[in-house]
Amino acid sequence: MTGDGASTVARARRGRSVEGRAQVRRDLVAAAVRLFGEQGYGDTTVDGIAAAAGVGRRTFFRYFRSKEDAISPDHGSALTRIAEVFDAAHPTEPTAPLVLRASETVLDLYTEDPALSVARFRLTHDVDALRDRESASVDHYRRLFTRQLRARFAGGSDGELRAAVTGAAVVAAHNLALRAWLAAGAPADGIDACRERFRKVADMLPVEPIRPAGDLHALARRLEAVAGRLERR
Amino acid sequence: MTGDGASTVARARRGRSVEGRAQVRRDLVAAAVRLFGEQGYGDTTVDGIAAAAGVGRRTFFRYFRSKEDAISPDHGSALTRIAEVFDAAHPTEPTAPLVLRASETVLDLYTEDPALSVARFRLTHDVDALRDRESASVDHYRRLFTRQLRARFAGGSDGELRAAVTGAAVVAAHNLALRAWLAAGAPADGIDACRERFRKVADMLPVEPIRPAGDLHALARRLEAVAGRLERR
DNA sequence: AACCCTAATGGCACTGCGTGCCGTTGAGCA
DNA sequence: TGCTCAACGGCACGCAGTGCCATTAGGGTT
Repeated sequence: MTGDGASTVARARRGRSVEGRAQVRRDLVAAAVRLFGEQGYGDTTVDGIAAAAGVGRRTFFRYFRSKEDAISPDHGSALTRIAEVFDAAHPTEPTAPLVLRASETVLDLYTEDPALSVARFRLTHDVDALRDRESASVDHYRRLFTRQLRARFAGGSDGELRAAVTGAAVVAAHNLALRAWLAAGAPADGIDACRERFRKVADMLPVEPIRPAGDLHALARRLEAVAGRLERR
Repeated sequence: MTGDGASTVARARRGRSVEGRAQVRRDLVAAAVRLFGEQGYGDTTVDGIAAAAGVGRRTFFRYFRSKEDAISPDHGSALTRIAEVFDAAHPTEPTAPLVLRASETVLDLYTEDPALSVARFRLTHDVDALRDRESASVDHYRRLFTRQLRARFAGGSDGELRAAVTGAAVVAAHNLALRAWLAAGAPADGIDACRERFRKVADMLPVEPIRPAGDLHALARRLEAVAGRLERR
């Protein structure tokens, strides 16, 4: 009595149906989110998720590589899309708007299903294993951004360092905005605010072509001193 | 015939011996590093590690929470020490040298046993599971730094954002220096170079107390414009 | 010296994740 | 109607991690 009705449904969508696969996937995600919320992550088994979705345990692992994957966004395809954004850009295009476009690709991933994103956010906030997994995913984004920036900063002084710092900073800032939006329940009228913050971060990127000095803060301090002398006149 | 001689040794160091515990721990780490290198991470079992160390499987899990932990540095105590550095600092102490001191605490963790650190670095570079775990650990540092910076930036404009960006940037920069040192085989004469890079990053931190504007890049651009006008006179 | 107390250990059994294998089933096609 | 192939379910296996408990050895006590 694991789910006669459900398994009948499952049987009805056999074959090479793309919609069938997508539907099974959605069912599994829905079941996972519901059970994680009801019984906690640790006390929910893959067997339980599969049964709740009216699917065999083995089938679960044909859709998700692990139990944690069942509630993770599809970072894999997001990374691919971001890489395409970078690769499609003209080498001379300014970095700031390019980074902005790449970032909004990530935002799209979450706006597709805000309610699901919020549920995931709550879970990744509470469960250690999921938080660590999220950290790993974020780091993949950081590496991708850093790699792209490194190519663009190459040749300038401290190119490696600037790429590492800028990539990490951009990803961290975007996560801050994204998490604030999700913590607020992902309101529809908050998307623009989130996008606005993204833009703000992009605006903070050092303008290129890179100035000879390279050290922006040193430049700022030098100019600040000049301004101070000016004011005192 | 799992290890008669070794188990005799193990038996000889029973009781409440602190040195005994430390020795068992070192043996387990050594066995893990060796086996991971010889047979790969995936093909090495906890049973194998325990047997190689002349210890029961159950004992392994009394020293390490998981298989991955066997080759992870003790990030837990490092985080504690860093938090102590921050907490012990006077509130008015400039942030840059404080961050530098906190960073060097991390460096100490790796300089204690350079050879082991290099072996770990190679493994975390190759094995996906270990790399993800490393990402999670690094993120713990990032969160700690960000939390401390947030307290110091509180009140200023965009304090949250500046803390998030600065924390992520500092950690990323330090990791870049640290990984470069480890990739070179952790030469003794490279420690100072690594420490020098740490200092360079600390110097790049915005000076405090925080200026009213808060947005450093905007400030830099504004001052740059002023400087441009000055030059044209 | 006999004794107890406690820390450390090792074995055992159990749950659950993840995987390989294989027989079955149903949709699409000739 | 029969063939093909993708998806599915079940089964068994290895292994990680945990709870439980008996055993052992060292330190302190009387």
